[in-house]
Amino acid sequence: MTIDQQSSSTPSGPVGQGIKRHKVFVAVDIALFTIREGIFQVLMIKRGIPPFLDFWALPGGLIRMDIGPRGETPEEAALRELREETGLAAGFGYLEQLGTYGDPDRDPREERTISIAYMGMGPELSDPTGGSDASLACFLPVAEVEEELTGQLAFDHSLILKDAIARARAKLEYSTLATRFCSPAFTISDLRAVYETIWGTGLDPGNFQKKVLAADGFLEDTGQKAEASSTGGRPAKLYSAGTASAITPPIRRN
Amino acid sequence: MTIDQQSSSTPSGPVGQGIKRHKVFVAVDIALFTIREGIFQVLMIKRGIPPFLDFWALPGGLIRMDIGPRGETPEEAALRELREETGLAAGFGYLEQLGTYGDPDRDPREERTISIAYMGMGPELSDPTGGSDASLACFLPVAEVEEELTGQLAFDHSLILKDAIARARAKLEYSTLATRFCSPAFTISDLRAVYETIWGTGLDPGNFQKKVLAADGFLEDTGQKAEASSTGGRPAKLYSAGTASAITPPIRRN
DNA sequence: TATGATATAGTAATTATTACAATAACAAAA
DNA sequence: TTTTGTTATTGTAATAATTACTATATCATA
Repeated sequence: MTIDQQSSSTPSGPVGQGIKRHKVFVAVDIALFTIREGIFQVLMIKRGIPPFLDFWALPGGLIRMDIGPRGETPEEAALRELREETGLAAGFGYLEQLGTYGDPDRDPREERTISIAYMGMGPELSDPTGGSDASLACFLPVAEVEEELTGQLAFDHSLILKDAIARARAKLEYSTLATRFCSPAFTISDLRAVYETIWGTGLDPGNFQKKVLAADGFLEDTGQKAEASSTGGRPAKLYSAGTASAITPPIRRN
Repeated sequence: MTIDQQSSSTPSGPVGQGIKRHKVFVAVDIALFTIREGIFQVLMIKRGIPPFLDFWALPGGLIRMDIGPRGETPEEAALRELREETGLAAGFGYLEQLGTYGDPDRDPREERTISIAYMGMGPELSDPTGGSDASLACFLPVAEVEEELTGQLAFDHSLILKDAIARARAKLEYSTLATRFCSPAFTISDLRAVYETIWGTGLDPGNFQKKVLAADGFLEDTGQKAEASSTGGRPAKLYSAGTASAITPPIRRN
């Protein structure tokens, strides 16, 4: 039997065959990516409470059951935790479920906790502020976290972040998500810079231009032009994100 | 804010800011696919207990906390439930996490339950047997479940199954998982039949042959030949699954 | 007006894909 | 034994996609 990654719900109830089944805590964690100063960055917090006090961690927290008649959804919890721990408002970009991490030993505390992880993307956002269980919240370069903090993050967040980075890089190939890193109006060079920054590779400007323009529904011409940069050069046309979510053929990594 | 699908874990503990956080039940559900009699089929059970008594459902159940020092992992729970409810032994093929379904209203009972869903694939397996909470377990044609049982499944299993089918079809394109539906030694025609059955399309035999042989690590030549069929025709060479998990370039759907 | 810079369009060589034809290797019927 | 039917496998030419460049456009600034 090959198992890839880690687990859906046909509960038979708390009692089945006379076996007592226990509940567990359910948390959400979010790997929120952005590009700041031309660098691929991820939102991290410094934990203000034990366990892992003063460790870097992904923002997140437990799902609340006292909101609404039956508690909040995991997505609602993810957005709420982002707001509480980092001061980021909703409407920042994009969020998708990455997977659930359920190793019994992922949390050192007595009570078992599983975590539903999310991967998010947004344009350059306002500076986050610490709060609630986080003493500090800020964007850190992904490369820095990968290199200097490998295995140094709280819980299994090194694993979650590794998966989130892989997902983000892979999704750029066949989805239009790269536009989520851009402002409402952007140039094709801006978009190319997103790919180059996140993939860490160079792309041919001419070929990139033709590919994204050929992908139906990827870009919408605004009819406007970017103001010419002080460094010279022909001003680029401004585009906005189209309605398509997938692009065929994909933009391939080398 | 765009949210795609539904949430990972930095719990701040049961008590944070004076807010009481509750636990929930965590279940696993498995969509296990196979090909039987040339038809794409999925393992289903008929529920033997309420809620949704006598409804068709995906096999699954609650994660147990009384196995091992800290309870079982979600993957272990998925394999155990398959065994308990359908009599299928481990080692049948492949299992990967699909996603977690956490809508507060997905289970009508008082206590809230989230479900970690798995997608599995296996070769033609021994007939499943009902057991534990399932009065009946059997493989049903995917097309039949999609057409006749849409929205008729227990819990949110119609949604989970829809996602699982989409995942299985998509994975054939860029992974070597199609070999999981085959016996240890198989012909290229056998493999092509897997693609044609699951995608519901016809593929050119010659071009398919060249593509899979060009994909490094997809197929391993056994040096043997299949016995000639009674219908005549040149006997095909027998291959076994290679070590690669991804194939480039992908086998594309039309 | 000349120069440098970036955007955008074009083009030829290469590579991949497709549609289809040709050949190979067998069983079974004639 | 030869012919016919069937499936496997290889080959091939037309088409399409990709790549690596080259050329031109349009701006700022010297």
